[in-house]
Amino acid sequence: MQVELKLKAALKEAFLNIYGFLLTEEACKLQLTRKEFRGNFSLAVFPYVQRCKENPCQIAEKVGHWLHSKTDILSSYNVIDGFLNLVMADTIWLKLLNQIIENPTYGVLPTLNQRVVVEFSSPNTNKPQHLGHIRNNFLGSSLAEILKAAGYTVHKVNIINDRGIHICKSMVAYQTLGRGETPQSSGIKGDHLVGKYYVKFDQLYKEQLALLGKHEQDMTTVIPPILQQAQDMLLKWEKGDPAVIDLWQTMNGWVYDGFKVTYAQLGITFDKIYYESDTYLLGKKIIAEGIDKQLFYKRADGAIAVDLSAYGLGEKVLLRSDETAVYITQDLGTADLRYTDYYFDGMIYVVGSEQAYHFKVLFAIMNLLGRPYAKAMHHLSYGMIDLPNGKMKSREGNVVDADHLVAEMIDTVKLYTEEHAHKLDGLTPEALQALHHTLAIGALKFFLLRVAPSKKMLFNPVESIDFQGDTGTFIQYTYARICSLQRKVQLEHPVLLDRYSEPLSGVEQALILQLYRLPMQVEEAAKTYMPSVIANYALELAKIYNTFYATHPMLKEPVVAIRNFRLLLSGAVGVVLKKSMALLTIELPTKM
RNA sequence: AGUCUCGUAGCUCAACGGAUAGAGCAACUGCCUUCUAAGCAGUAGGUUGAAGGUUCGAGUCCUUCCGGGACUACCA
Repeated sequence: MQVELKLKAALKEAFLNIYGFLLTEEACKLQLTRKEFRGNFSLAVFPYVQRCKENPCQIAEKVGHWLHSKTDILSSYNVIDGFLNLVMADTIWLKLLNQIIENPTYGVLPTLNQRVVVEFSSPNTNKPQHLGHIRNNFLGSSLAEILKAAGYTVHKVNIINDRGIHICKSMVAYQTLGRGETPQSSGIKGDHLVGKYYVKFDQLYKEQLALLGKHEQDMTTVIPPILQQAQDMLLKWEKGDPAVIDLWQTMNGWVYDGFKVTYAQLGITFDKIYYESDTYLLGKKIIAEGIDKQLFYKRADGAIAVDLSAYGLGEKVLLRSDETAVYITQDLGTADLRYTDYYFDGMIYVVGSEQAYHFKVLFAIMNLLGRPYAKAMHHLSYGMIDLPNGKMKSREGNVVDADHLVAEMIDTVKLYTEEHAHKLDGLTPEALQALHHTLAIGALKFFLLRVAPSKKMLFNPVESIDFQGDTGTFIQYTYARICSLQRKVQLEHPVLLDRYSEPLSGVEQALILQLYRLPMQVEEAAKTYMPSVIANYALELAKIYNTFYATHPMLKEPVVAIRNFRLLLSGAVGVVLKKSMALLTIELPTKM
């Protein structure tokens, strides 16, 4: 950071001296030099043409000359097409590298004393998790780490949608067709077993609909018996019917056992888990409050609704005419509960883009109710993951299952690792297994986090996920190489950077420059809620390092000072790679 | 119909309003008697969906179209 500040100060002085005016902070915009040109930082001088009354090349040349002759910041400069490219002096880079190395918390921004709650995952208990959920889990986990690094106090929370009509659907189908099947009796993982009945419900429902000669759109008069059963069951559930509650607890128990395995496999943890079955009643209280305040009203058909046309959103039903809760009911209650739990300054919901409208409604209602935290709520919307044959639909069984995908990736890694077994001498079977896991999950995480959240993704199961090129594997590999170097040679004497006098190569400068960018990237990622910023940053760092590695011998370098310097630089890259990937919750192996 | 969102190489993605729009995959060429080839170097591949506008400068900002998707439920 200090490099840029110093440079900017010098630039201001240069303009003041040569042209007699002071650049504002706004106007003094430095950019990183594109790699096809020689330089580290560049200044576009076009904006100053009018005030300087000279052409861009003259300005750039004069400013460059001034900086070069009057300060010790530059080693050289060049002017191309009105761009002033500045090559920083090696002493600056060495000083910078030293600061990075000596700061154990490099990349962590000053604390802000602000609490942020990040809600993510939010699974329904009627089906196992699929690739879409994985994206959500990874986005939420990573965002939490990024916000922590940006200085926030972060609380990761999950809300389990453990009640509602969809749960009743699985339950009804199980009652009808289950014949007492259990995870133990069938050998099917609990969440998958329940999901099986969710699919069966949909099949039954469609059969009955067809029998009635109707389409899904027009079921105003007669509804299929199986759906009626589900609706009746929801009512019984809300009334606390013991048999229904019992079945509900049993089946949800199976799902939780399954989720536990999936979360462990993916490395997902939470600070607190909320259950919709606990919070929907709080939601009902808030609805009563809204009625009291005459913000909500009872429609002629008995449903409770709110008019949000002032927010450009239309009417929204908050409670069914049979007084059972709808989806948004619990979100109202959960929001209040969280505020009393955490007194947060920010509340981020990591939820798919298809629910953008839902969150606009939720935030508008909270605003209407005068909640102080209404403005602090934010929906981190991310795009869906589509398959080549269309949208993922659990009901229709058209999904990439999370457990299955992870297992497949581990198998692929295993095959690959066996081909290169010589690299892994001395690893215990347990360590080898852990390595397979680290590589598989790392590839998956990077694959999903590298893309900007707003983009929808297409996943082709046939092509699967790469382990070569711009991947998490590439970064893990880079790190393993660095660790390998460190195993082979210990730096006997600390490298005294302030006495290092060998000229730095362009690649070495580029590496230090990339290391130097970490804090800005953390800030950017936190501001935009985009882990992809960090992913692309780490990728770029690894790329530069691999070029460096191929062209700068270390163990074979005869000049001790140079060798030590390069090893030191390697170590710094390793540390920053590790830190960056930690922000994406990706582990790096020391061997692979 | 309205609202939101996305549109960049064959495919998957990058690009604080800045230079000749960059990577990876796929294709083709080189480089392992080893600091880890899951790598490096290179070739080829583009009217940034279209047209206007703002600007010294637009893939990026504004307007209008075109195309994909999502949402506009007493589903979640």
